Amino acid sequence: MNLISVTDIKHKISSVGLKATSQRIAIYQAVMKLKNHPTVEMILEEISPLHPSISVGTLYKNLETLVEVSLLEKVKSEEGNYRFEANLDKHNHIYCSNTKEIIDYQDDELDLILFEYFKKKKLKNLKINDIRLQISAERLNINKEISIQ
Amino acid sequence: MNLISVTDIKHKISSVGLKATSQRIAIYQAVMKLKNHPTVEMILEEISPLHPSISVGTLYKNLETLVEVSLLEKVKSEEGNYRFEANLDKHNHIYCSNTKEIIDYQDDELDLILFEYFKKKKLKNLKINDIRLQISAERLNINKEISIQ
DNA sequence: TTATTAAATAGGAATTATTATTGTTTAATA
DNA sequence: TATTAAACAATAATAATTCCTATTTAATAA
Repeated sequence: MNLISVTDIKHKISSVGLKATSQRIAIYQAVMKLKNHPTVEMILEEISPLHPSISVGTLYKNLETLVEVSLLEKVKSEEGNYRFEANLDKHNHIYCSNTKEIIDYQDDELDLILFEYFKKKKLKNLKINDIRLQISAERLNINKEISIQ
Repeated sequence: MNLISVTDIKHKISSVGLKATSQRIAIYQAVMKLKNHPTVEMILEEISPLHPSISVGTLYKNLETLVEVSLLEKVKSEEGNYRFEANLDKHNHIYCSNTKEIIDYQDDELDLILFEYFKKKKLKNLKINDIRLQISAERLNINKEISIQ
């Protein structure tokens, strides 16, 4: 996900009817900037140098609010805590079992295959909103980039 | 997932080098029986009538142990707590946003499509172990069965 | 069947993660 | 500039999980 400017963030926040406070901007920036779908603790660490008085309660509340208005999303994980992301583009997640990372994987061709596959399916009592992959994997070398081409 | 007998459960547990204690059997049975990928609290409620003295700490420890020896699996969720399942067959999860259910969806044809798709991909620095769908959906009627045909 | 022993367990303290509460502060608007 | 509903701080309360230590027990050998 590409980082966006403070002005754009302000606009995103205002346009959903929220006040574009400095904390909300900082939270959104932190989630964008942190690479590994951060936990609350990670976000707090990232923010507290510039906002040392930020309250944990307010951080939780702001994260919840930003998720409710669909500016952020919660990421599914088996860890037993919350994780967040700012990338709202459709993408899949690679869960690295050895490094505990959650890595984005975007693949338009695959998205199309899945879309066409489920278009032919008869759904009973169910409305599908989104289909993504959960890819379980191991990172082979901690220092090298991962790719799927 | 089909329920299996106490004898079979004992055998599963013993064969991975663990003692097949009555608690471990009860835990495994509870996870099999409970339909919605239960939390620790749900498992505790299911077990405590027959094992009223079971300690929460031991329950957590046993669940962790059973996951480590791959008799149970943790289920990915955005809820911020652990969820478990006993179904080790390859399957996908439907996450119902309105009812908060996590429903199994098995589709061999789709598994094959995905397998073939990723066989052609060049992986760099990554070993894929498993690929599943994360289907976000809404249950349309709370009283009717869900199906994808 | 008995003795042994490492593993399992209870019980609850400790820690971590999250939510609730209440008074204070502030961004946006008129 | 004044107003006000929303945002915030601070922390208590609650919920979820892990840690610790003494006790119990399943499995095994004899």
